Amino acid sequence: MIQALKNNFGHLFEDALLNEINQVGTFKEVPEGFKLMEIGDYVKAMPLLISGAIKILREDTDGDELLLYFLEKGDTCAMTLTCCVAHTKSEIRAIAETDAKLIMIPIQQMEEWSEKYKSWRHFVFESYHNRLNEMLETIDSIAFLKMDERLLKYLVEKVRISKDNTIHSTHQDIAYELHTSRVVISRLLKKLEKLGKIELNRSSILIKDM
Amino acid sequence: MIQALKNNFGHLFEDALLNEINQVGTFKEVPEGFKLMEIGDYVKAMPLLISGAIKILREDTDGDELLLYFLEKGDTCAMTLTCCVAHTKSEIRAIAETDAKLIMIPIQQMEEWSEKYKSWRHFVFESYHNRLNEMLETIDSIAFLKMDERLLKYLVEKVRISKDNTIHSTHQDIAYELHTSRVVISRLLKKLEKLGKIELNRSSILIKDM
DNA sequence: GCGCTACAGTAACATTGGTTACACAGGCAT
DNA sequence: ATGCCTGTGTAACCAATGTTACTGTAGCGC
Repeated sequence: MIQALKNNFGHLFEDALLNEINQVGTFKEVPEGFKLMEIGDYVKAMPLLISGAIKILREDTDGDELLLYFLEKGDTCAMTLTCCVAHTKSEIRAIAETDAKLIMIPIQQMEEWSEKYKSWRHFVFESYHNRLNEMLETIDSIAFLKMDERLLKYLVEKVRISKDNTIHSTHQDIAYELHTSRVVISRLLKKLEKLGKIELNRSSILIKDM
Repeated sequence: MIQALKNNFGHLFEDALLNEINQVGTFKEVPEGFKLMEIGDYVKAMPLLISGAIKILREDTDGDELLLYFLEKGDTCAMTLTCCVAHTKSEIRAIAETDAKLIMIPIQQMEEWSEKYKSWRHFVFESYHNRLNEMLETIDSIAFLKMDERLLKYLVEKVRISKDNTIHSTHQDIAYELHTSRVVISRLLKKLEKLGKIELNRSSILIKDM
């Protein structure tokens, strides 16, 4: 685990802190689709993402879903941070988008490290910063873009994370994450296919040229 | 200024920190409508809000606006925080919603205080927490509510902040902040008036019963 | 008073997106 | 093969929202 830590966080944390993380953290490996956190959960540990991707979702009272953003290698979940500090319930759901490896840090250490390590404080602030910016991006998309543009942006992001040029989702999956209906997504995807940007197959979408 | 500090932040900060804030902070009083920050500005100081309210707005590349949330007494601007730490440009615009009093803290102190004062760290984390939650609220509204519900929510929030039961805005003003058109707002307001919830006058809306 | 401008009301229409309904195909279990 | 379930394509329709255009009116400066 110490090697994974050094590779992914060595440029951020000094050795003393890396060692402390190594002491108290636990390694965790989860498969694609694994639910890491549910809305309403109390949070007892903070994740450092070593590899893979995690999608963060919001749900309203009627059960309607919306994708907020993805976490990637080197990220942590700022929502978790706030929950840890304030001892409040999670406002979001976290699902492994791909197989993922992470290190879970019990929240007890955080206060101490914030005092002791400047690099830890910077990491935490930086995380908040990134997360706020992701949220702004999300707001921009919902507020200012039409559905076809949102879909395009979604596909680009998704294919970037998957790291091959195929997206293995059904139209229904996509509709959930963009909070619209399957028919709408099928309609718009067909339009994109006619434009030559993608190729549609059963349960998968090949991205040709974006 | 020290008295205003004690009244508004005395329950959060110990005396030593209050004194430091008093030393380096500068008092600022701004009228309604005053632009405190523009998109693209570099930020050199962090505001503590003593009285009044500040609205935080987002704008897209076409100049379309959207209200994100309001800051009130005791709040600080988390966006400013992140900009201070990361030395990046502001992503948002900040306008005084009412006459407001604030204390501006130069960013140099922040790093030092984060190390020295646990209460300061807590305040900063708490601010991020609050701002992330406000952003989630905003996302919920845009993504899950119809325009009539968003308008209602907007009116309730606005009247709460104004602290009398009248909103002094034109339909066009409201349309900007909700990112829709004047005609749509007029239409929906008329419907609310017919339901007996509000009373419309030139450039002002009386909230009767929500 | 007159003229000007900002604000509001409303109709008619266009567009986007959501809904319903149904046909058809791929793939799996039997 | 047969049947079944899931996923996709498509048409027809509806509701919500955005757009254009025109009206009337309040308030202000002169």
